[in-house]
Amino acid sequence: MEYSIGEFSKLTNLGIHTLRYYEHEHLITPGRNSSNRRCYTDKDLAWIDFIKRLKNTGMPIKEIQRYAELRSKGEPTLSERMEMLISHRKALNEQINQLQEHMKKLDEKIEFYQREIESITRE
Amino acid sequence: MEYSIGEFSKLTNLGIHTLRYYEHEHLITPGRNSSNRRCYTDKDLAWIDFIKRLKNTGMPIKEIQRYAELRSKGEPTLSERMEMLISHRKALNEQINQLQEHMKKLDEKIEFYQREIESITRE
DNA sequence: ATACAATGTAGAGTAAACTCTATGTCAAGG
DNA sequence: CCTTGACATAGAGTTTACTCTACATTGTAT
Repeated sequence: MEYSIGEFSKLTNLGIHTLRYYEHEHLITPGRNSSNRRCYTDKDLAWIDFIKRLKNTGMPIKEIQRYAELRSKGEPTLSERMEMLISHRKALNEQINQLQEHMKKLDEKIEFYQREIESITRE
Repeated sequence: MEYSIGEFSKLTNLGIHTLRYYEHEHLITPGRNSSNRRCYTDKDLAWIDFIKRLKNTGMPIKEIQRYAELRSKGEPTLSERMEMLISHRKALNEQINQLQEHMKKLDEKIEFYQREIESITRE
């Protein structure tokens, strides 16, 4: 299947402007039809989903750019890409642990508030 | 104990400029000495630590501002502050779950890469 | 043929959260 | 006394990631 930028925008939940911006930043390079309109494929869809995953886990555009560049060079860059993912995985793991620590402290604070409020309403 | 902005900057790992910016945004309001220099206390230190926690868990400055405003009004705002924290807790929980989902997918991708590389080097 | 909606490009504008610069004050050491 | 270093304010500049505007083309329905 092929999609116009409007269709692709709906499929990905990314604005048309954002899609053009991503192309400008070389994250994605859809084909063009005879009248120069962008033609996105299902492969592009899978790729955008992956980009979104990287973004949602805190990878900056610059780094995704680097990954996309390696990807466009194909097989010879497989191991380098894997290293990027492994290092990102590590960062993500640390991020999750930190957040869980924060969650714990937040829970303590909430409990503290609960006691405070109880002791005040009891007056 | 009281601290100058320089000392406080080292204690908190926040730049002097950042501390002044936070003050400008009403996140923190240290006292001043006779010559108008900022005097941070241990209470300010605990408060900044909490601000950092909120920030690290994705709360925007505007919302921390709101929390700080309630905090400055004291006891009557306790329950409203607690509600903010509870709602933030919920968002944080969702964030962590999402990240764990992303982590899973990332692991799958890494495994895929490993297989690819193995099958190529075996040639 | 014509209107209009979707698309194209180039470049300007925005929002968040800092970060830095210019300029001035002040207390303490040489 | 004078310089120096930390601090003060006001406001400009930076970075990231969009988001929007202006204007030109093109495909489709009337």
